[in-house]
Amino acid sequence: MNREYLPKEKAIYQAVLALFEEGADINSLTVAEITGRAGIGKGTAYEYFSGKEEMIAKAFFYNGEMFCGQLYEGICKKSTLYDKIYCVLLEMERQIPSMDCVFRLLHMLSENSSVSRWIRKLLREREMTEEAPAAGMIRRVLLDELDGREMPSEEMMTYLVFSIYSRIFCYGMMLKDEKYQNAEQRESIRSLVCQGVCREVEDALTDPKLGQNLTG
Amino acid sequence: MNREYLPKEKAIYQAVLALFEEGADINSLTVAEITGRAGIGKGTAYEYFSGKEEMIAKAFFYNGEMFCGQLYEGICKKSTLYDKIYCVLLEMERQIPSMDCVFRLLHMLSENSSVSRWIRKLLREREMTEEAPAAGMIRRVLLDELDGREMPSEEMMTYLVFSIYSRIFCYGMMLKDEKYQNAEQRESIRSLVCQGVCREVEDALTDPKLGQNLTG
Amino acid sequence: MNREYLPKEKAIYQAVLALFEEGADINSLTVAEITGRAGIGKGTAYEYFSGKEEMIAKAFFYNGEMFCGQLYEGICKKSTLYDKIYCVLLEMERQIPSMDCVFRLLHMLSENSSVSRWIRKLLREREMTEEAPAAGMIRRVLLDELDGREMPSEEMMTYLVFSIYSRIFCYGMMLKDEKYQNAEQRESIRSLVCQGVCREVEDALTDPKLGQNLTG
Amino acid sequence: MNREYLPKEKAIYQAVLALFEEGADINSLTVAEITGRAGIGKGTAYEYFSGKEEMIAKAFFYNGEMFCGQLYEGICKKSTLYDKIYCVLLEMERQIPSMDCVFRLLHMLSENSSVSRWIRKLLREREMTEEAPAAGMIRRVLLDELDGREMPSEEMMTYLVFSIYSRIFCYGMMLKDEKYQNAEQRESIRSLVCQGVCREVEDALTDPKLGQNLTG
DNA sequence: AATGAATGAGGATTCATTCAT
DNA sequence: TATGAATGAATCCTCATTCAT
Repeated sequence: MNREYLPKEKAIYQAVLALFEEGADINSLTVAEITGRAGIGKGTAYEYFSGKEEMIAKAFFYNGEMFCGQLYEGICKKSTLYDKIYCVLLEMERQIPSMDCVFRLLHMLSENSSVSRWIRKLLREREMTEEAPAAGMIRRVLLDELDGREMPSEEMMTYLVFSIYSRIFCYGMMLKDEKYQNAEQRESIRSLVCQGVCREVEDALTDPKLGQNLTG
Repeated sequence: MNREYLPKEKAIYQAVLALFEEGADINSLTVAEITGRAGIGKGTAYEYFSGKEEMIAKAFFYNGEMFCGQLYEGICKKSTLYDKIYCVLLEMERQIPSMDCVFRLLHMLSENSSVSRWIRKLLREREMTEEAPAAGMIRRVLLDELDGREMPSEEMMTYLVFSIYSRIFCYGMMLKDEKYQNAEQRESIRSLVCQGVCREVEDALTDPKLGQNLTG
Repeated sequence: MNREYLPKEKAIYQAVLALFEEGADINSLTVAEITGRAGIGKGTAYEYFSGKEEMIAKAFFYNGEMFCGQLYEGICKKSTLYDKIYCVLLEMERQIPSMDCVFRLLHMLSENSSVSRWIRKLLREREMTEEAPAAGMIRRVLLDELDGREMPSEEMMTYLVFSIYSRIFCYGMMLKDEKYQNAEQRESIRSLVCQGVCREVEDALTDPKLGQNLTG
Repeated sequence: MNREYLPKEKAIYQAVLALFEEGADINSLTVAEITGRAGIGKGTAYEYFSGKEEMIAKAFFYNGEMFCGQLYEGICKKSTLYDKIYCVLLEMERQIPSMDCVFRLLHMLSENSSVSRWIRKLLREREMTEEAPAAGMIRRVLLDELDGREMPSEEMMTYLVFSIYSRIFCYGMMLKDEKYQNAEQRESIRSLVCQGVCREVEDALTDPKLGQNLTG
């Protein structure tokens, strides 16, 4: 599934990601820094990429694909919704450096820089025009949960995806907060997140009328 | 409460925000563009700011303060948790341009650019070192809900704040998604979000033991 | 003899000289620094001077006039050539900060900056188009020494002025050298300079043929 | 002995010196002018120098080294003190454009600009912390003259070096004066300078007690 | 294919000078 | 007369990109 990457191409990706993880500001990254770190000549990079933006955009995209791939593998091994979500949160915790890159990728999606435009172009090319990157994965997990029950309304599905997505997203943000570096605290919150997701999904799938006439 | 802003200072803020709302990339904004839009001389800007970074950082901070101030006013007028959350979501929808700026401000908090460093400095100066900007507001709303009931555990409080924060945050993200531009769909999801928040909070406050021994 | 200076004009001169004595680089002096130090408004300076260059040029010129005036007063009180030269060297030592300004003034004469052009203009205006500033003073001292004896050739006079000038000049340079801060050493060299000047002058005035046919 | 210079490095030096000799003010030289004259791109200069100051400082230093090298070669070929000094003065006259640069270099030593700081740094790096640049050369010439005679006191040596230095220096200043452009006049003064130096040195070396008890 | 020296467009910043008060 | 806020021309320097080797 993962295409093969040319060695120099991969070296560029890893250089960009390494520099980012070391605290470099993406917008101040220079081609000289990137190629220097990658151990290749400046001119060489232009044999593989059209410009700096493409290097950076593809590097973050590369990381996103790797990360999602690993998440997906983990999810497939679990059977319950609780375990699947738990597995995702745990994987996020195990790969905090990659997570930073993933978050940056998500930020870039809503930016207006030339790197961002490249990111969006890459998404379009690979027909990943989902509501949000990786949201498709959540939708698929939800569909697995139906298990013969009645399909909820489209609004409800959208809401559920958003709800789960947002909880996972914010758990990731929390991982970066220095106030929540305590392992037990994380464990506790991780459980609460999984439990919250399960209850909400279960309620929604059990009673499909839920959410209607709410504002009436 | 809001301090007074010098006219030229304010002109710079509004110019930065206007350019951003028109789709400019923050990292490629030039001082010439900003001052040109603000209708003042390039040199004049340097009488009020130490450099481009300060201009941009303070502009977004200014917008954040304005936006939060309006949200807070709205919240204070409502009595139920549902209405408070609903009010926040509605206000977000009414001020989509401002929302974009607020999101950008949040993104910048986790960046490593010189603008970001300015933002963090401003936060520190005003002692806003909460878990996340505006998260303090959510915590206060939650405390109002206690209404004599037993205070839940600190983990639970943290989780609830995160849970609410993440839903609001993702509702904002959804507002930007072209697939959810339909007013009715938004109305429906807005209700689901409020309902989801209320149920979760009510459960947690009613049964303080919830969330304990979850992993056991 | 010394014309009166307007208070603000003098304040500018003293500010420039003070800044210079504190180590400021003349070419990087700003009008803001000068007027700030002088305690007057930036615009006010332009009521008295046509621009920054004039301020600086006139300030150094002012210092030069003051310094030469004091030297001249001292010389007039002495009767022998030895004492006159000794008096000059001693005065130089007593006014080292002023000396720095005098040297800078001399440097500027051979520069090509706009300040220098102002200095030269001032010299021309006051008809001080001598071989070198203050060289006229030396020539007059020499003429005093003739005392009835035969006037030497013009070449010899020129040479003598230069010879004395150069010794005084270099004594001043030596004063700035950290290796010659020892008072006794200075005393000793001061005497050697005076003695050297006297012997040379005496030889030249006693035997007017000296210096002729030298290269033959 | 002279290290090799990279072609572009040398082009910058020559451009700076040429511009200076054409009357440009050092402090208003722009990088664009320098590189334009050197026939290289603006950015290229920054591959060889850290900034404008380094370019200018090294250019003048380069000229100083070249000039002193030539002087030294000339001196070595002469045997008498008279001829050595005469050779120096003649060389100065033959290379008036270079002389201007040398004088500017000397001026810069007592300035406080960033170019000056570079010059002093270069001197320190090459351990040329003599009393004044090239003064070491004079001291060596003097030692050659001892020729078995008793070494004079340190004060006397210092005085002699200064005395010779100052005469040479002022001869150089005279070369620039429009009043002394007449070849015969110069010839005459040149002889007087050499003769003056020889008599003073001879007196001092012959009678080592000279200069003592002078002020008593 | 790989390189890195050379380039110059572009942008932040400074500061002399003006002028309305 | 005195001021200092406002200005924008001028300049240093960076860095993405090219291209001869």
